[in-house]
Amino acid sequence: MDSPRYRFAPSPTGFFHVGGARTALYNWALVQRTGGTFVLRIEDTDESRNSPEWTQGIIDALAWLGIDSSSPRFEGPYFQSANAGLHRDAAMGLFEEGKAYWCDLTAEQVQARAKETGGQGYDGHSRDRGLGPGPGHVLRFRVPEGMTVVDDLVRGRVEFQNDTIEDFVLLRGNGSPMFLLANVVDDIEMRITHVVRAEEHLPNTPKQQLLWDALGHAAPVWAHVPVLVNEQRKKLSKRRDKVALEQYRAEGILADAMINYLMTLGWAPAGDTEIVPWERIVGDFRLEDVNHSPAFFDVKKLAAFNGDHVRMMSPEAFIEASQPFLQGDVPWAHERFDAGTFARVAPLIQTRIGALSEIPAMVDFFFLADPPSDPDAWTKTMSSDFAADALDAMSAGLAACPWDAESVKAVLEAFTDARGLKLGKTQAPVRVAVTGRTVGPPLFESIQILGRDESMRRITAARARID
RNA sequence: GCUCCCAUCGUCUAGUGGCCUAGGACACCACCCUCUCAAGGUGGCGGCACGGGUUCGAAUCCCGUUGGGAGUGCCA
Repeated sequence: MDSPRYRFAPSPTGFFHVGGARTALYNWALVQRTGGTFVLRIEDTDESRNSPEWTQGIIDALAWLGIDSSSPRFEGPYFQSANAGLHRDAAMGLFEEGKAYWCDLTAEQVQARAKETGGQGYDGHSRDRGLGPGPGHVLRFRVPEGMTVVDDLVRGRVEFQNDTIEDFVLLRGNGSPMFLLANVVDDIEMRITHVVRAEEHLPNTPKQQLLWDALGHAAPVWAHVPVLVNEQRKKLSKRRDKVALEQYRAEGILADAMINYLMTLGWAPAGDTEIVPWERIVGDFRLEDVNHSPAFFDVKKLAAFNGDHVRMMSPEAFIEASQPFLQGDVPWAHERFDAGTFARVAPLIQTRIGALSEIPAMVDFFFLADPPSDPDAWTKTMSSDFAADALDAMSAGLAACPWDAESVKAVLEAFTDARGLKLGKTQAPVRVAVTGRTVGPPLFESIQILGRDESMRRITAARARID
């Protein structure tokens, strides 16, 4: 028995859709499990959607998801447009066998006829007119009588009465092949055994199966997985919804988190936790277990998954993953950045991060010449009756204490106790003086890392502003 | 309109006739921990769309209703 051949056949539309990502992942998981092959085919039949950089974008996105185009399990990319000759040959073969026929009606005429008769779609007008090819003539498939049964791995048995399927177009008036034809011919040509794709293709499937039959081949195993929807329960759309994989990547969503989350949409790993490594997914994933109903793509839950994966990283891995967010568009002057400082802070912020893009705002005060200014934070913390005294106490204490977080803390504690206050209160003005913000990494560790001179300078400067 | 698909907490799901007083996760709330914010811990809120069958027994099987969704192109 030959090893299974799965395929992923996106049309290049400029960015990579999260729904496509999930479909690709499903295919990839199956390929890994069964020792099969992942075939990438770019469906560029429509000439308007054809651009080399988009193809590269797809390959990059797949690579990010762990679908490595240099893997021996990976085949492609193939381009549908390159097979146009094959598609036409297949169509002509069908015509010669009487399984397809030419029709001279334009799309408008088809519509007009349907309206007239109260019917819908194409009515088979040219079925027996014996037309030959000609300018503007389209080749239509002669849908046979009877019933078409689609055996679907996730849906089960789905029946279609053939008389509800119109004689669809194979070749356009200009001779170019239509998607349905191209798709089937390519799948046959590439010896595809499993077609795993989104549910929106299910209504097309009987037509494709009919084509497989007519072309003399046994249909592949079908599997239609539910679509991803937005909060309104509508199919995710690039117009309204945030669907570009690249965008999530740019915001600091980890690939592992995205992969893990996407896999739990329509499916769940066994056990009490959904946070699982890819190896577990490969071992457990089965199409038969995939849910039948659409799943809401919940960005909040994605963020939660991301937080979990961020926390699972080793400190080294976290520092490594942070790099892109410390270099590009950052609030500080690049030459002020210090990798050693960041390495010391990293563990302190790792539990405080949702997406990696939140990192700069959490560490900026280390690399800015002066702490960021936030009027609200300032008035809120500096207007208390103990703020000035707290800063004075810190100035005095920090000048002489041993330089470690515990000692720094002891200085503030001494002041706090003497005033009968709480550390939670008194730390606020100090925090704003040093970091510019009311929230952030642990204060005393931050002061230790910032250094005695700079910390005291900031505290003194803040104290001066109060009067 | 027509064809097809679907229906368990707000959301993602577990559940394949008795183990279900329906389990977990996200979100939300409370408490604990605590130098802020997180993280972590503990607890709470909350669901089998409805109506009929079948069965000793239905979230699980069947039928209907209702409600969602997808498709309906000389797009892919």
